[in-house]
Formats: sequence, C-alpha cells, structure tokens
Amino acid sequence: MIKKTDKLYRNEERGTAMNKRLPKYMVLKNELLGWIESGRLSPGSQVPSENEIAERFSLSRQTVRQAFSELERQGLLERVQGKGTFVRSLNLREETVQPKTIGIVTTYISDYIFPHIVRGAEAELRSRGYRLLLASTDNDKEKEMECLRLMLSEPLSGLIIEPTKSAEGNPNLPFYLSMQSRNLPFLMINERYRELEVPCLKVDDELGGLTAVRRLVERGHRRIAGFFKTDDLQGVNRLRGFMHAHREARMPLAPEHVVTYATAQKSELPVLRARELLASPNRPTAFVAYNDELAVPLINAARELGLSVPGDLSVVGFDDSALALASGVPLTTLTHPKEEMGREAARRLIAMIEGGSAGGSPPDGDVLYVPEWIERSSAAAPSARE
Amino acid sequence: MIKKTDKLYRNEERGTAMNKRLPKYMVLKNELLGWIESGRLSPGSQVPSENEIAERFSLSRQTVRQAFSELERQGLLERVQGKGTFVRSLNLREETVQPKTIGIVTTYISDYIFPHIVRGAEAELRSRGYRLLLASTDNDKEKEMECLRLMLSEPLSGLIIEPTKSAEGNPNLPFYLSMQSRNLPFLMINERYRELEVPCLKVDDELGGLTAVRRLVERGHRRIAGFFKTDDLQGVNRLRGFMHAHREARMPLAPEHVVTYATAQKSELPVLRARELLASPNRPTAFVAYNDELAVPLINAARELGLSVPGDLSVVGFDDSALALASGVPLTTLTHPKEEMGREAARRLIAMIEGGSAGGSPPDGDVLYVPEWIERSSAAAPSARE
DNA sequence: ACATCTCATTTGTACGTACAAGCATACTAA
DNA sequence: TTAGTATGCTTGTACGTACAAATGAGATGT
Repeated sequence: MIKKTDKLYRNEERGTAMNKRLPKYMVLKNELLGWIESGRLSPGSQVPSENEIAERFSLSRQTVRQAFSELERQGLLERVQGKGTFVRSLNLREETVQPKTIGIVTTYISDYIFPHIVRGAEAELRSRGYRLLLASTDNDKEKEMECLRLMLSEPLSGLIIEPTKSAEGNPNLPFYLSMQSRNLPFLMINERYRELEVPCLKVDDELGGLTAVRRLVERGHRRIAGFFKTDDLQGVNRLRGFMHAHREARMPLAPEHVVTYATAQKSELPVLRARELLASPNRPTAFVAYNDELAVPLINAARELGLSVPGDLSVVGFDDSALALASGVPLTTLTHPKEEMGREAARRLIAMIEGGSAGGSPPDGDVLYVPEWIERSSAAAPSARE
Repeated sequence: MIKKTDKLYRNEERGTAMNKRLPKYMVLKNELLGWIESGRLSPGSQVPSENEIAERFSLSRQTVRQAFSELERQGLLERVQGKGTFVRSLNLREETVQPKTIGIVTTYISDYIFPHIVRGAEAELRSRGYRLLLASTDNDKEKEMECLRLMLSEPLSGLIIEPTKSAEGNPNLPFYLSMQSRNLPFLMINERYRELEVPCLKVDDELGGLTAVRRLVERGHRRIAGFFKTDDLQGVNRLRGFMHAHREARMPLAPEHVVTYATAQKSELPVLRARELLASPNRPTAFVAYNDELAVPLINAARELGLSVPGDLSVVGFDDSALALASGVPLTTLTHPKEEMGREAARRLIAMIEGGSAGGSPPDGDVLYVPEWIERSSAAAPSARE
C-alpha cells in the first residue's frame, strides 16, 4: 500500500540551499501529517512501528521517535507501550484534555459490603489510568442530589451509582435525565431506579431468597421466618423469593413470620420481633435474615434467650460479608460478588466511555449475578424435639 | 550557590532497588520543579546547561534533554539555541481555577477501620464543597507511586495520605518533596514517614500498648503475650508501649511472649504462635493483639483448644472496630477515632488550603488521640487455678 | 477446557557519540 | 577604530546501542 520511494528524499534533493534544509524529523512529521489528512491513515488506525518507519525512510529510530513524540504532543498520535502507535480519532483531538475521572455514589461508604465494591472498582479504574471520585448519600435522597451536583461541578468521564432507597420514588430524576441527554455514561449497581433505563449490575436477589428457603426446607425446616428491609428493592426482591419458595413448597406462611422494616428501624425492630417470635409457643426453627449485618444480632438474640444456633434455630444471612466469619457462629450465607461487581462495573463504564456509545450500545447490558449458598455453621436440620 | 551533593543522589543511594520504578528523567523533572517553585531558580533566570546538569547528576545529556523538553512543553522552561535554558516567568503559567478536589491515599480501602476514616473525611469534605478522590495502595509502595502520579495528573487542592509500610523506607520521597516545593498541602494520618516533616494525625499507639498491659496487670495478669505487626510504625509503637509497661510493672517479659510479624504473614503466623503458647506448660493468661482483626482469630484459636475467653484467657484488641461487637465474645479493646480522625484531617487540610499557609502554619500541627479502654467481655481477671 | 507460560513485537528508558547551528565574547588585522 | 575572525559556550539534529516493560498471540501443561 505504502510506496517505497518517498517525498522525503525529493525534498532533500530539491531544497538543500534555499529551503534551509528542514530537519529530517520535521520532514517526517510533515509526511505523517499528510498521511493523516489525506486519509491514508484513518483515525484510530495503527501507524507503522517506529522500527518500520525508520527502516523505510532510512532514519534512526531515535529520529522517528522525535517526530512521533511531537505529533503525540500535538494530540494527533497516541502511543501505547507494547501495542503500537495510533492515530487519535478526530473528536478526541478537539477536546484539549480528557478528564479521565469517574465518580461513584453509594449509600454507605464505610459499612458492610460497600467498601469492597468500591475497592474492586478502584483497583480496576486505577489500572486503566482513571481516577476515582467517591461520595456517599447516607441513604438520604437529598444528599444524593448534593453528591450529584458536586460530582458534576467539574468534568467527569462517567458515573457508577448505587441507588438510594430504590423501592421508593426518585426525586433526582431530572439529574439523571440531564446526564443522559449530555451523553454522560453512567450505570447502576445493586439495583436500578425503575424510572431509568440504564445498564445495571445486580445480584439475583429473588433467586437468593428462593435458594435460602429451599435449602432450609431440604433440611427439614417447616416454620421459617424472614426479616427484610423493604425500602430498597434488594430487600423487596429477597422477600419475593422468600414467599415464592413457600408457595413452591406448598408451605403455609404465617403473616407474623414475615418481618419487614425500614432502614431507620434496623437496629431495633427486627431484633424485637425476633425475640417475640422465639418466645411464642410454635416458634420458627429458622430465620432468613435480610443480610449478614442483621443475621449477627438475630443470632445473639437467640443465644440470649438460651437457644443454641444452629441446634435450636438455624439462621441464614446474605452477602457473605466479613461478619460471617467474625461472628461467634460462622454464618451460613449467600454470596454477593462485591469486589467483582465493582471491577465489572468499572470495566463496563470504561467501555461505554471509550467506545463512545454513551447511551449504552449493549441494549440489555445488565449483569445478573447468581448468589451461591455458602455452608458454614449457622444452619442445620431442626432438632428432633421440634 | 547550588550544592554539589543533591537529593537525587541521596535518593539513589538509599533506594536503589525499589526506586527503579521512577524513571531518571522524571526524578530530574521533579527535582527541577522543586528548584523552580522553591525559588532556587527564579523566573527569568538561566538554568544550568544540559551538560552541567548531566555531569552533576551523572546522567547522559540525552536524559537531561528529555526532562527539559517535557518541562518546556509544560510551559515552565524556555530553551534558546546558543544561549541556554531559562525559567519562564510566573504570570505566564498562572492557574485558572481552584480545583476544589482533594485526594486520599490509604493502604486498604475496603477493610477494617479504613472505610470509616474515609467516610469521616468524605462527609466533612462534601459539606465544605470539596470532592474526594480515592486511591488505595494495597500496602504496596509501587502502587503508592502509581496513585500519587495519577492523583497529581490533574490539578488538586490537597492530599491526605496514610503511609504504606511506614516502618520501612520511603522510596517515593521525590514525589513528596516535589509536592512540598510546589506548595501543595498534604498531611498524613495514622503514621508519618520519618523523612518528612508534615502535619500528622495519629493515635498515641505507645500509650495504647501501655494502657492495655496496665489494665491487664490491674486485673492480676502476670504472663501476658503480645502480637504486633512490625512493618508499620503503629505496630512498632504499640509494641514499644507493651514492653514499656512490663518494665514499669517490673514484670519479666519472656522473649517468646512477644510475637512480631509482617503484613504478609498476618493470616498464619500469629495464630500459629498463639496455639504454641497456649499449649505450653506455663501459658500466658492474656493476649494483647495488634488490632481487633487479629484478636478475633486469636479468640477462635483459644476456643478451639478448649479454653474459654475470658475465663481461661483474656484478649485485648485495638481500634474498637465493627468486629469487636460481631465477634462471639464482645471484644475488650482500645478506641481509634476513625471517622473523627477522617473529619479532622479534612478540616485541617481545608484550613491549610484556604489559609494559604501550605507549609503548615501550625508548626507542630500534629494531633495525638488518646486511645480509650472499652470494657466488654474478652478480658477479665485470670481464673483462680492459674 | 482452561489456566499458564513462552516468545516476538512494540514502545519506554538510558546511555553513548558526533557534528551542526546559534550566540557572546575576545582577539586580530586593516 | 572597526570590521572580521576565532573561540568556546549553548542547544539542535542525528545516529547508534542496549535493555526494560507492556502487550498479545501461540504453545504448553494440567
């Protein structure tokens, strides 16, 4: 495709005297510029390697490097170690700087599984040369708005968002719509606002609730109580699976065996209800807890009442968190991908950013993780006397 | 005027192996940046010639040229053939906007107490209108450099840093020095690199070690074993307090009762040693653990050997983490301010930024938190038969 | 089938040499 | 005196070598 004889030489022959004799690297620069402008090298395509150019033009590699690096500085080329040199696409050339910063908004930074999600995303982003902006909403929709406003106050490449109280409405919809119309890529983790069509990475919570009950039923449990937080969709879905499994097993489900609560009540109400249930004549033989964070106090409550876990009561948690192993009774629980989810969210967001298709080229780009049962010591068959 | 011995050299001598990550021309760039921003090279003045720099730093002229040309590209230098290289005047490179973004670099994002520190800082920063950039080093000095480089790739108002393996050397010193000379405010939390004079917020770890032993002695313990991580200064200081308390109480300290380990060994070695100690004829009646994270497996190890906690063995942790309550035996431990430390770090950094006195107007701006004893259930008097 | 390893290719770093070209100063010759 | 020259500095251009580090593809082992 590319001719062997080149203008480079004609130039030298011709202009020696009058033309001040352009330096070779300058001549090469002009030559390459011509290639790009003429379309001989299209945007995004790979430029012949330094060695190849050097040989073809009978230059040393250092001279070629000088030409390349000036073109890189001007934003026309992009060099990647180990891969090669590429013509930067036109639209990228117009922006002076690419922000290379992405934001994550989660409900809680410090607690439970969220640090692990952030960690996974951070590692992936750092390795790809992106910086991570972090903000937390404390599960408060007003703060969510604050966070979004602050994040968007400076240029940003993309956003990863964990919705706040996803089961309720979404007062910050205008923000998200404006992001969509601005072609700012973003995606959601754990859950999505129903009003928005954006890619989402989540655990199949309904399947999780289903699995928890199925496994307990297999072990012989017939009276199972469930404790679910219902102001986010994760809890709602786990509860849905919990009930589904009861229907499936044709087991009656007493209304008092379903305990729902809101985030604000999480430290009091479920434990209170648990005590009542455990003191009742026909007490449940197993608890399904919304997550490990709740499973631990439920276990402690049971033990305070003189019941042994799992001897007298089986308890199943969710999320396979650090608490599962730290707890007195190692928790039987269902997995949450945590770090992997963070990593994958980062990967997909970067693909959206760099692929240019901000809207979401994968139309159904959701990822649904299957929660896996982790057998530890907090669940067993109900004791004989039950 | 300019000294013959140079930081560049000190650095090379010290960190030959680990410092190889930072290319020489980058080191030189940072060095020159320092010269310029510190006023050692005033605007308009002539920079030593390429050959002179090359000789002084024992570099080849080509390498010096690489550094110079990058600085020229950034608009800091101006080169004139035949005359020399000059520092461009300040007004040509004034900063346009105040970034209002600060960075935090910690060892681990996801584990243990670090999320709480980040959380505290995030809350404070958000309320003051700052954005938070987060990066983690995984306790790896090379990643620390990566993080710093990435963070500094765009304008930043300030940095909060938790040192990586603070007990060992600091190969990234050039970065920190260049930050200081560029008047970029930063401070350290938990520990400080000995080589740097920067404000630092930390817990009085020595006092913590001292207190732990004192309280155990008050309860009648005479044989106390301590487990400390010694690749960061926190562990070293806690150990120091541990030994100090023994001297103070005129209690002999058997060498095998001091177990030290590195981060890489944390999941195996201490528990192994604990089992040995507990199986020995004259076993200790109390353990002081480097932190709660270690206290939990120590307790579990004891219980696996049929010992009750605190009946047969008292265990004291550090940091009052979430694990302290989740554990089977609620941990007696010493506090770590966590969120408060994060908040205060953010407050002080903002004061440094907005007060303009980047160097640190509070000459001795350190904050030393006193760890407080939290009485729970893992420590008691030794049993009578001991 | 899947992870792991090896290997060739690419750019990055670092050193070396040599000479050209621009600039300032000192010196020389008309 | 004055113009021109010589000299010695500077940066610029150009070539060369060598090895390091990242990447991706093909081979290999389990």
